[in-house]
Amino acid sequence: MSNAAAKEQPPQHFDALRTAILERKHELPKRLTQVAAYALDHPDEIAFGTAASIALSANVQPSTLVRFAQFFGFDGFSGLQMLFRARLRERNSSYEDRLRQLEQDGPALTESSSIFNGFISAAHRSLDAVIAAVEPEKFERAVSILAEADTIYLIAKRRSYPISSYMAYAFGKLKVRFQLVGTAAGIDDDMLAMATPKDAAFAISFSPYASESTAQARVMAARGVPVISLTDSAFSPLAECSKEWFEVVEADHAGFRSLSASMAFAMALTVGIAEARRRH
Amino acid sequence: MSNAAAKEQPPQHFDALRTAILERKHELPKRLTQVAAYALDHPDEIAFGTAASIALSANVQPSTLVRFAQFFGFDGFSGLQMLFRARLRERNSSYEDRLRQLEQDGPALTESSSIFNGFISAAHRSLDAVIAAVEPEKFERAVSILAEADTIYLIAKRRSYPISSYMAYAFGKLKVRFQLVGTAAGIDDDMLAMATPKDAAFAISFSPYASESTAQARVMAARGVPVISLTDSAFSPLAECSKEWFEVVEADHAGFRSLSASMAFAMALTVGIAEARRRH
DNA sequence: GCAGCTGTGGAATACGCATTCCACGTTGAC
DNA sequence: GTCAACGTGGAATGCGTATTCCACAGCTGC
Repeated sequence: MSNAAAKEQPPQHFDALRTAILERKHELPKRLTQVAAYALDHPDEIAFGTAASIALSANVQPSTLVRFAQFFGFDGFSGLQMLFRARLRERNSSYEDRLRQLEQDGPALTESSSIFNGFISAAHRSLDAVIAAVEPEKFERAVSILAEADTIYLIAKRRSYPISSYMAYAFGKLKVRFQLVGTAAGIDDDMLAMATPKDAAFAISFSPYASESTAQARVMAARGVPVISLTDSAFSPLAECSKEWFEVVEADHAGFRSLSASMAFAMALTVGIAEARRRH
Repeated sequence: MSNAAAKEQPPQHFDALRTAILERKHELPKRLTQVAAYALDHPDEIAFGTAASIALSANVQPSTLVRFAQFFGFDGFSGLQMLFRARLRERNSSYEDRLRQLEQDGPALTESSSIFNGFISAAHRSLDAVIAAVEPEKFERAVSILAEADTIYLIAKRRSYPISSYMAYAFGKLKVRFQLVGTAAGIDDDMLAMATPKDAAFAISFSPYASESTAQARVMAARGVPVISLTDSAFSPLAECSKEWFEVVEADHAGFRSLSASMAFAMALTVGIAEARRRH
């Protein structure tokens, strides 16, 4: 056996195991590869779960887990699991250290690191702001309006476009009928002309507002199509023509905004809609 | 029994249990006091050990541990142990408090609201995971590779596409030359054929990996174009052909993932690159 | 000083667990 | 086309586990 040597010397530390898995991943048969990927992606599950529960999540047999562990020189699954547990104990302390370090020597860090930390913390703040700003009842109403729609028209340009494109991707997976407005040039108006009051529109626009998006939302509203919108100010022109609108203010770092909170909001709306449809 | 009420409502969270133990420690009989002290002093042992091993360390009988758990309303020792385990998992999240509150309110809220809260908290968790996973040095190296590039080729499909499209928007504003691969069908290969080792590529792909993205990244690497990538597993085919690669595991809510953490990472990278260029 | 009650230790038990084993598929070589 | 070797799924097994139960000890109130 090629792993006879390994059998006598299983990895003693999580990092060693991780390295071994990555090094030998190409020699692994199909199911063991599956386990390897699951193990590295969900280490916490391995640490706490039982062989049976882990096997279920990873879509393999418990015996496969044992074989996997044996492949890397352990007696059985339990031996491998100990490494995952040890890691969790260590990580807690080291993670705390890191946070403390970040707070202390923030100014001393390299510029890239401080930009990185800045965006992460801006994202945290944005999420906090969103959860405070969005009223559950309003959200509920928006979900039901969109869930009852025949087709959902997604209106977004420029900075908002990534959000609508992700919603489009998710709607596709969830089998919710939609139209992404603004993909091919010129035919937007024709597309919108097909919308009826049985449909609905979801418009996204942040300051400075793209005039096209605003205009399109107005047209829809005028024709009786219910419009839900996501924007960053109560003064947004979108607010006027919307049945429900949400204000999401992304915190910025050095003047640049990411879309972390908007993305989370959009995903919640998307899944909420799909879920509401499934129930009816 | 004085703890009849507690029997119906065991603490749902570690902190609640801790409080309960401290509050009621004077009502506890001798051996249970001993267990209480041990539990608060060695929480990790409780999380990882077995009833037998813990009983040995704490100099009590296993049955005493069960009685202790039952005193606080749990069915048995296992129920109490779960709190200690959950604590270890959450420990690296500074948002413990908020999450707990969300979980408590959870059942009372409408489904839409709980979906909403779920995505926001998943986003928080993702951000925490990102900041723990990304090494500053690695990030720094990636920034300088991309900052030195003549043109940055952005490779992303499907779920990753919104990220690259936002980077494209930001690069445009920041006057960084880039090429978004995959917009118009068919000409991708011609576009990539123009890349030289003086350029660089940034590839994004999450499981299940789009074969096109992987293939394109491989082609670039083979031609000497440095590739930086963002993916969700060390097993990603992107990892092999990249000069630097980053693992961002988005936490999921009910099986759906948003892109909050990836977005924050992408923005940090984007601004980091622009900033590095400005300095030189 | 006796009765009743709570607290305690330790054996008995039933369950769930990791592990083993074997039969079936699948693949690749000759 | 046949055979061997390997990978795989799933049932069988035996062990370790949490839990229950019961007998006894130590109080407390009367």
